[in-house]
Amino acid sequence: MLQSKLFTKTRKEVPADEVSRSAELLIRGGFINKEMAGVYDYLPLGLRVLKKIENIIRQEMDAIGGQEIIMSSLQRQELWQKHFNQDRWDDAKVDIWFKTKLKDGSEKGLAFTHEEPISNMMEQFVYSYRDLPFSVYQFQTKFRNELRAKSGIMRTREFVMKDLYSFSRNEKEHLIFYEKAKQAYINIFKRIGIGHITYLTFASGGVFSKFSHEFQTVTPSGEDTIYINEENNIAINKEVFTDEVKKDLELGENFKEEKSVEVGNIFTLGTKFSEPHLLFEDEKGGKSPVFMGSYGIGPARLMGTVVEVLSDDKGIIWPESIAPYTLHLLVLGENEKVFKEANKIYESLLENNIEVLFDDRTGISAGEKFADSDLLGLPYRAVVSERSMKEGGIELKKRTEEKGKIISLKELCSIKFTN
RNA sequence: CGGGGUGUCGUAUAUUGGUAGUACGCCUGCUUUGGGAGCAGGUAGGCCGAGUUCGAUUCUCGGCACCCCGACCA
Repeated sequence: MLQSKLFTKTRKEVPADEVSRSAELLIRGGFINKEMAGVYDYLPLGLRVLKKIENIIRQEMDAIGGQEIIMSSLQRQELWQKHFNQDRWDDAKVDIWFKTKLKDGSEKGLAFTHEEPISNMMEQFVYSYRDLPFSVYQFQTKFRNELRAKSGIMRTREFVMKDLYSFSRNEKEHLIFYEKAKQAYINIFKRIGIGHITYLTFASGGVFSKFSHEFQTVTPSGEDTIYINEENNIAINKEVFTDEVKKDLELGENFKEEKSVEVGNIFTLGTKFSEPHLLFEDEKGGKSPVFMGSYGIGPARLMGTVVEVLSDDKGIIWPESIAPYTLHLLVLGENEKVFKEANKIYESLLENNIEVLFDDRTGISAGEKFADSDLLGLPYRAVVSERSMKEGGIELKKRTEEKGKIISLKELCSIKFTN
């Protein structure tokens, strides 16, 4: 991508209405645009990051057998009322609904989750024990009328969520999948670059079950508090951090308190959303409700968390796995020969399938290009200038390094970047 | 939802009951090019409504928007 053609611009000033470090950097870098409180647009660079995160999640979900679908955002009122004995249509039970009306006056809900609709849909496909187990997932826009949106893209009113639902014959079979999903989540956070500070965390099961598992990433800006047990690499959410729970989990007494952000969660739903309608027939002809689980991750919140956790005072530091581009190629000065050389390098990088953002802008000082490069935070920076050419090539440095080294074009193209 | 705060060029801000200023951005020209360059010229602004007043961006009230703390967060 030629940076001169990129419609977004970087900004030197910090937006006055953003306190969150991640939102500040993402806005300054032109990754996102604030539409209103709790609602953001994803611009070319930000969308590329989001898609890379999605793809990592997709690969891991596919690997455990998840089948991808997309369900609608508009949802039928009836499903939420009495169909599964939950009546989550009630504003007293769910206070984050966005509701709207059709021209005929009937009320519809804007999806904040999909347990009811997907359970209903599966009545058309699940009849026999032979149909189970299986799991489906989607990347789908959720609407949640949060009383207070906050922290930039970390807590928004409209966001894409990866939600996976598992359907099993019984609890035993469910737990086999649940453990696979847990491992898949661990893989995701590792691949995205926050595995070392993300903890599997025991949390309240809410209305669904006694416990659930959250994945919590340690950061001072987080809104949750967790107690980490380093020996077992596990944590307990403050909301369930009692002597009884500590005893049950046999984790000893060694806990460290940290602030954290919830980047994923997995729930055992049991038969709450299958009874009384989503049933299957077993080997003996008896009918049983399907045993369910749900598993959520918000790609945008993950993106915000990565920025929050991995930036420095100059800007973002993207992990290679989710960086919008791998390499930032900068050409300095206005010298024609240098530009010609830089263009040649750019073409070679493209031919070698290296994802490169080429700062080919003219009339911009070297200092400004460096500052922009640090802000955008691509993992590698290659500089072409009269000086670098005099020294024999291209100066390559990692975003995290102070000084780079001079290498040749051939060497640059032969580097195996990790994505 | 309870409490608090803020609305001024695109962005960040200053000042004022009587002509609204600066920086960045953007446009033109010249110079410059390894850490957010220099000079000159130019561009663009008081959230909406009502009230008080000779006169309101400033004071009062209402609305709207945004932010913060708390509560909430399948």
